Amino acid sequence: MSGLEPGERDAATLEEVARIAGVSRSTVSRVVNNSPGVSARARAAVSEAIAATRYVPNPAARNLATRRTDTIALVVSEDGERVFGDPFFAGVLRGVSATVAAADRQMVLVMSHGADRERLEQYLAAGHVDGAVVVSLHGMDPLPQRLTDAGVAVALLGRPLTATTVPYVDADNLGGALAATRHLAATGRRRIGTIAGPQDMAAGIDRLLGWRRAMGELGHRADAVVHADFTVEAGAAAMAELLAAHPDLDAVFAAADLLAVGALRHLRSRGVRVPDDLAVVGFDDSVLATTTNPTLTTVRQPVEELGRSTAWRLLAQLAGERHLPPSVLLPTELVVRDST
Amino acid sequence: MSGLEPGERDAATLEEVARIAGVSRSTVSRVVNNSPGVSARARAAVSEAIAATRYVPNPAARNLATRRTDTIALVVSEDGERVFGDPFFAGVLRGVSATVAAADRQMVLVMSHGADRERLEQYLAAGHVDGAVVVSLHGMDPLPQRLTDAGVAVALLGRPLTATTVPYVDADNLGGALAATRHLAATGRRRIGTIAGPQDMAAGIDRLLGWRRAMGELGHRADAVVHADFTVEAGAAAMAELLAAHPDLDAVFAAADLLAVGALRHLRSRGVRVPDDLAVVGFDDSVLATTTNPTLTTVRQPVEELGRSTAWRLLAQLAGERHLPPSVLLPTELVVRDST
DNA sequence: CTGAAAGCGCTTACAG
DNA sequence: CTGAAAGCGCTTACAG
Repeated sequence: MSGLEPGERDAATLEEVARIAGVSRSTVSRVVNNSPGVSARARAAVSEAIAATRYVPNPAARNLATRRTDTIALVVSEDGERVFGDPFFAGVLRGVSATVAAADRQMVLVMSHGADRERLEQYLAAGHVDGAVVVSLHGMDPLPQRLTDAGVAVALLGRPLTATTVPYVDADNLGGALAATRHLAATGRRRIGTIAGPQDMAAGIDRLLGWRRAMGELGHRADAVVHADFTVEAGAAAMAELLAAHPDLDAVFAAADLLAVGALRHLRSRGVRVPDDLAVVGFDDSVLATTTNPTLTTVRQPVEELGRSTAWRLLAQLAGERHLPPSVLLPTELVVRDST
Repeated sequence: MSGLEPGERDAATLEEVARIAGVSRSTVSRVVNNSPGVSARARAAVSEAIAATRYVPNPAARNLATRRTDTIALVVSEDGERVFGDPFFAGVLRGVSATVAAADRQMVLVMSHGADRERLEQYLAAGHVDGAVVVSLHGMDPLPQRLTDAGVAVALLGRPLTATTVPYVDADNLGGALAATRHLAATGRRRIGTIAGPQDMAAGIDRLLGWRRAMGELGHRADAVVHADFTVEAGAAAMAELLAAHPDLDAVFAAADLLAVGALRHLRSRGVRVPDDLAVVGFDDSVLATTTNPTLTTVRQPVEELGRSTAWRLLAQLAGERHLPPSVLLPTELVVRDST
């Protein structure tokens, strides 16, 4: 208790700095904002006064005058539970926060779990942030359009399912799935199933499409499909189901490493040898892929780079950059390990 | 592109609402803030105008006038990497965000990873938030005091290592460790070691103290100690080290479930049977505890409740509540499963 | 290069 | 119960 009431600050204002430096508020403001056209003499006096008073600009006042907040939201359309369990989000977070920090802006992470959705929208639309990177959109979520309408710049990480002009950055999910499935065929597998991800997200849809397309090219029947959420448990259950329906399977493409881990767990419990009896490919190349036994052949997606690119796209847009591409697709790459 | 420049909003202001409702700005403000003393007639007219214009108050203007932001920061003194890998943070996050939301405030999550420390402090001190819940403080971190000095209300989740008047909420780590060690002795273990956590955090220190005290009570030598960071890998390495130095060990108290999981992994690789040859107790009762084989005897700490209590403490303080306790200790509880 | 002044959109005594 | 007015702390044409 330093004698301040809650919420009270004894912070210096521009006014005081100006008085101490013996200049006008205008001049102090120019120095603070690195505006040109200030004499070295004035600049020095102001700098000294700023240091002496430990002056920090009041963001509310600045925001009110400029209509800018210099903060960017990372909006995750999941609840904390899932966010904190999935290495994918850790990578995205790293990428976005590094880029935002490098641009000298602040990043705030907000999650929208159903009930708070209303509050979240209000918060963003009210003008707390200049822009938002929105990740993990499900289905026909109207959030991006709503934010855009409210004047908040938006860039999506992951292709949206709605037809929209909101820009997005995504990994080449289809190409990755295609490569994974071709690899299985190339290594002699004849009966290839898939554990597909949720079909309310582009990542789930596109990876299934890639598998389907490869199966078509190969002239194989694409009938061994089971859907699952992106969790280990769902992966194990899906593997069980797949095996029951198609006992002749000799390979599985799982649409996420988490799913592959679940599949491996089930296969071990059933005594199915990997890769001898059945080959498994994952998707993500998360840390999980190298800690499983056997290590996991998987499709690497550049998670951190996805975060960086999306944040960069957003910042460029805020900077008024013209002729930006409406969307960007980052390459994926097959990483062969011991499970195939 | 709806015709708005980046950052531009076509949002209605109080002024416009007032004009449409045929009242003064004062009256609109009173309705928006649920102030008493507004006629039903005026209130209705204003409500209608608000709906028609989709009016949302400008937070910067409101903040400037009131000196309140209605937002609370959850500050995690770790980098994203670790935050997203540890179930502890997921629970804390749930607790804090639920409590903050219930109080009709917004929560922002900010992480401080070394380099950005400066920016973080500026951000918080500049007045973006009314208060901060700070978790996972290491060593003699001056952050809490700095924030307090800057007029930001602070409540710590976890006892700080510095002598400070900043309030905190913690779990009874010492009591939990005591109970765990006594339990091992009560089930006939004679040679009990410990994998201690980092000694720059109260959680690490207090759990080691609890083990030591129990060993003293039992008249056992407290010499089988190895320190480790709160990760699975460190736990495995520590178990190896412990076993090499003390081959006669028949029990281990690990200061975190993550450490216990690592220990179990190493023991299995060495062919040591749990609990037959060696008993293991963890700490946390995270989801991990029930998924290991054997399931883990552990000390439950009320993670989500820690988050709720700390946030509640902070909000109470902001509300000007008097005579609040400087610190709160929540009980821990031994949960016996198959590893002992 | 510098300063006086208007303005950003609210809240809140104060007077009625 | 209601409104006119001052004030929160900045920025930014504008005039000099």
